[in-house]
Amino acid sequence: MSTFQAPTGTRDVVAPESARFAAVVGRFAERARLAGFGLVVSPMFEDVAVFRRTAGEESDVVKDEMYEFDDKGGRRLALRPEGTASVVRAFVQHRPPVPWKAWYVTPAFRYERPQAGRYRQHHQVGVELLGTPDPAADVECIGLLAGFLHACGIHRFELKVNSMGDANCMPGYKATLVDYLSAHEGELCEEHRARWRRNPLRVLDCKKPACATVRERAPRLSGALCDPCRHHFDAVLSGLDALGLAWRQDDTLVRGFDYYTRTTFELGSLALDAAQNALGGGGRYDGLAEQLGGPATPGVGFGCGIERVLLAAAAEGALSEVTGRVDAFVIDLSGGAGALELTSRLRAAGISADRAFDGRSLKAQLKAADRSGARLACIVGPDELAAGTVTVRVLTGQQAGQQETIDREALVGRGKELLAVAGRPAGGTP
RNA sequence: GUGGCCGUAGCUCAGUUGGUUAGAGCGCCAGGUUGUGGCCCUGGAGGUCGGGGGUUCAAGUCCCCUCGGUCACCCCA
Repeated sequence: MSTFQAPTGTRDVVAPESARFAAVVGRFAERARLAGFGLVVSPMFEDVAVFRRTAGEESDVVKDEMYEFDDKGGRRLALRPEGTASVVRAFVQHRPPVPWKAWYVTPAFRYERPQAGRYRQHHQVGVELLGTPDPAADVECIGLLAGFLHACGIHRFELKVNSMGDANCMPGYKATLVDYLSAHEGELCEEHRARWRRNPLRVLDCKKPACATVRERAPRLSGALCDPCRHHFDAVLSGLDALGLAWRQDDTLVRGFDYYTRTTFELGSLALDAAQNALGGGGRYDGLAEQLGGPATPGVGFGCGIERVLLAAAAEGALSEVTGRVDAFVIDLSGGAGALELTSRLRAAGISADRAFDGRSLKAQLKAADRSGARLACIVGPDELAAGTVTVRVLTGQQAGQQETIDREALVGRGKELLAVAGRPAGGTP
């Protein structure tokens, strides 16, 4: 047990897992770029009001999960618990032309008890699309999320969608729901008997048997949508159909933040046994920019948890080919000059290469080469140094153990040939 | 915030009703092979037994507290 450890609920992501972590981010970045989203990097902490105003005072995240602190200037700040609020704040501050399409990768902080797939610092990738109420924007976001998961080798997931209505129809539904709940107050679970007045929608989400029974007979959100919301939702659903994405409407999908209007969605893994199986989720937040002091601007987006994606990928046996191994390992018995030259030469040609340090024995260096997972060992001893050659030894696959001594100038060309035989092109897997 | 289980080497773990210098496997280092990895053999390094307090002639072992891990509730990514 070391003296210092990562704080409770946090962890170090190190190789080889970090190679998969990087691959997940890379694949998301690629999908986002292909869809015309630009990267936004915003601070990891904000005036605490940014989160209070948007997530809602009553949300669990704001109530008791935020990392809040005062800086030396007396400002009340909070580490971001999620990505959307900061990005929308950035939008309001800079007022870029709309539609504004931004993607991000960021840590997110919530003070919770850690458990499988849940950390106090986790990481999310996500997008926000601001400036259009078009249901096609909702579909684009959902499609991007699903496509990204497929790109990570994750196929066993379920897409849940719902519509929360808007400022026109939601208040009416809430009133109906409140009437209904007040008539059945005694049947609610202990927690919601005390809390339902402050956040009636939450009852729909409660998993306790008592609330479930009440919920069964509660007035349906889907039946209360106004015509524009109904049409918007229908357009989203038919867009998903057009993309070939299977979906399931879930009236209880209310989600944890207060800012959602109309569309909400969540993608849950079917391969994870753990209780934490939500991979990503989001929705539309047409009033959010205005709440942050900007012009009324519709928007839609999602966040997706990288740790959860890694868990789901592992459960489906995906991303196992991403190892971070190098292509070649240079072994030097000539005093160091050979390794210096050859690693540079290989790397410049796009062949990843590692080497040993400390002038160890040939046996030790070959062992290190073996452990590195490199397919090729490039050996430079006194003989090769004098002759201007290099001995290339194949370490893996059917040709393991074969070696040839070639001219040093031919190393890059021959190396690429040998690597291609293994079906592993130089440079490794992104 | 609530509850269950668990903390012994880098990792996975053993350690008897409390009893001498705390062990194994894997991993690591070196040698067996003065230029050849994986398999094998030999040797070596590596431990405040999570931390603190208590009981006892004696604590890895029993008690209390604490920290950490893990799983679940809650909530979410």
